[in-house]
Amino acid sequence: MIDLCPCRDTRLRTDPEDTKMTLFADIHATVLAALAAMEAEAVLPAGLDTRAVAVEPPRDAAHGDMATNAAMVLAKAAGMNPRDIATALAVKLAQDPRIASADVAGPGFLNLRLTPAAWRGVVAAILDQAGGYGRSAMGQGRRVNVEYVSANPTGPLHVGHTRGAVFGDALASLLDFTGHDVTREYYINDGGAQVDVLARSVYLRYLEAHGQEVAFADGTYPGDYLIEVGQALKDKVGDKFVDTGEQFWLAEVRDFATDKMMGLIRADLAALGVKMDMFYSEKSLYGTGRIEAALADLRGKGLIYEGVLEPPKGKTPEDWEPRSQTLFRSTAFGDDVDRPVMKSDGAWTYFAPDIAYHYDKISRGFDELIDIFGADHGGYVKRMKAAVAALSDNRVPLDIKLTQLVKLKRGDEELKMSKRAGTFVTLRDVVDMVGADVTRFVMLTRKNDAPLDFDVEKVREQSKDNPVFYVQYAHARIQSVLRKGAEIGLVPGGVDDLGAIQDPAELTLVAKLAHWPRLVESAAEAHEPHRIAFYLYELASDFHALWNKGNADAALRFLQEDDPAVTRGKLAMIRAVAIVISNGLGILGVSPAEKM
RNA sequence: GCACCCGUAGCUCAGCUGGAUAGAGCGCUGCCCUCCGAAGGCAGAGGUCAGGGGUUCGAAUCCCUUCGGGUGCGCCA
Repeated sequence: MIDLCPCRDTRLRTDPEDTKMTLFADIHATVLAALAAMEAEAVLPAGLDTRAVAVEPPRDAAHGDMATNAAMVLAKAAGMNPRDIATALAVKLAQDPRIASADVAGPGFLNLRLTPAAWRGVVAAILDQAGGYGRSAMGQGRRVNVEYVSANPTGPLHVGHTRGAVFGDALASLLDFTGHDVTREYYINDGGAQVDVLARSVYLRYLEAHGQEVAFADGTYPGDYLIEVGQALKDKVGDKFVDTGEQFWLAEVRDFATDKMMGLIRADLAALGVKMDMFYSEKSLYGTGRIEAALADLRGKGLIYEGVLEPPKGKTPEDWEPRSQTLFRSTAFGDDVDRPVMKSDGAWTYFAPDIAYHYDKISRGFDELIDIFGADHGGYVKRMKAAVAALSDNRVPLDIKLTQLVKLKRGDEELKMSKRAGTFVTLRDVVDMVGADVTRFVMLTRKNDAPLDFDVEKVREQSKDNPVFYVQYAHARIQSVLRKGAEIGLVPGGVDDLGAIQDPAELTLVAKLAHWPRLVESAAEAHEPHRIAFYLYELASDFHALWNKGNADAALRFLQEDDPAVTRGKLAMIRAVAIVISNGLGILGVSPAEKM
């Protein structure tokens, strides 16, 4: 049961035309060129390692628009005083028409101020690149597999899965946006005992559908969502399983129920706007020699052996007794103990098919693997990384991101129960309460490894307490102004009109837009999509501040009916803001609002 | 006992992979609409970046250690 989505566009994004220069990258290149020239002129010794040279916005805007640490990182290797290097570099850079001033500061920082014309060039570039602004080729078409959700097919997705789903999906989009060839994948845990439990639970509902009284013992799933599955089973097979033993119905009911549950899960994912490229079945690994093949690979490397594990220190389980098991030597890769791949009764542990699954991913030719797990799988990280390192001979990196718990609240009340699922609040409950857009954005307002409080009251407020609203409101305000401008025949202009952008608040906003491409790259590099959400909030904040200044100073309003040229320039600027918000929300899978 | 994650303003959290005087929101105090939507904005007070060592031009960030919180540790997945 492996299916590929045939509709996906898998072409690589390596067209160099896609790699537009951006302001920070541009200035960075300029700095490197100046350093190379200084080497050629023997101001600096030749052959310096310039990889640590950075061009960044200074933390304090009073220091300038950009700062470079070049002098300080090169000083030691060059055997020179950093301030001397900075001074010489400043002379070179000051010749660049985009650089208004270059000042040495502190221990050897070089602070750069750009000309207003350079900032205006950013606006022109954004309007030109539109949806492509911020898109990067840094991934060079590398094939990345992002595995996420991977919930057991035993019931609907709950809030915890929702966070993993949103995080994984946004990360995948971010990697796609930065030039990676991404596959979104779901691992179906349909090979273990939990699907037998599912089958037995559905069987009870099936008997119920035939009018019998049933009791749900411990270790069965009592959730309401199985009622219709029991009914559907009755519709399909009639009464042929009613008076038969488990050996006659277990396999068929299990397959039937698993299919139904995956249908449910796919629908849940669709409600959230998540679309997987591939669903990979654990069961397909059994009885096909694939687990054996993966373990044979490890055995050939001397990493599989028969042994007896020490009992865990501290609190030994009461029924603990030494048993010989088949073990994987994960300690060779930094794990604390070696891990069993086979239970003492000869059955595979969960780890064994997972090894085979990752072996399969490696053999499909991925250059990089990413797994998104819940925080309760933290103990699993080292052994999985060990297995991938061993299977790929250290060729394929595996990054495992853990998503922390979500505490769902309504004001001070904590929401825990869902009648439908019998246990947790479901993904569907959350999406029904606040909508997919809000759910997605809020799930990304924390780092993945930080716990998240999700207040379903607060996120429906239309105020700045609600970050989703705040960002969408900025976009809607811009669209409103653009519509209003169009009504009176004023539309965003081109590069010739951008002289209207002069006020410090306007230049601050434009500078923020210039940061977008490097923000995207650093977020992708770190596998941290939440940075996009925080950036969008800051951008919205800068925009709202400028908007408000228009209340006090009419010259800062975007529509100047008596001055079409200025209006065209200002409209171009705010359209650029809207483009960046739209691109950012697009990565997060949130739709930008046209009106509110 | 061991491993992993975390500890930043009264509260909830960012901090761009080592940069300059540590930021935002909430809360608190005081302001701003004859308004391109105030569904917003401005200003102020508030910090021993848990404590202690180390690495270097430079540490909230990297290393060691102590304390405190969370998660996990064969025969569940």
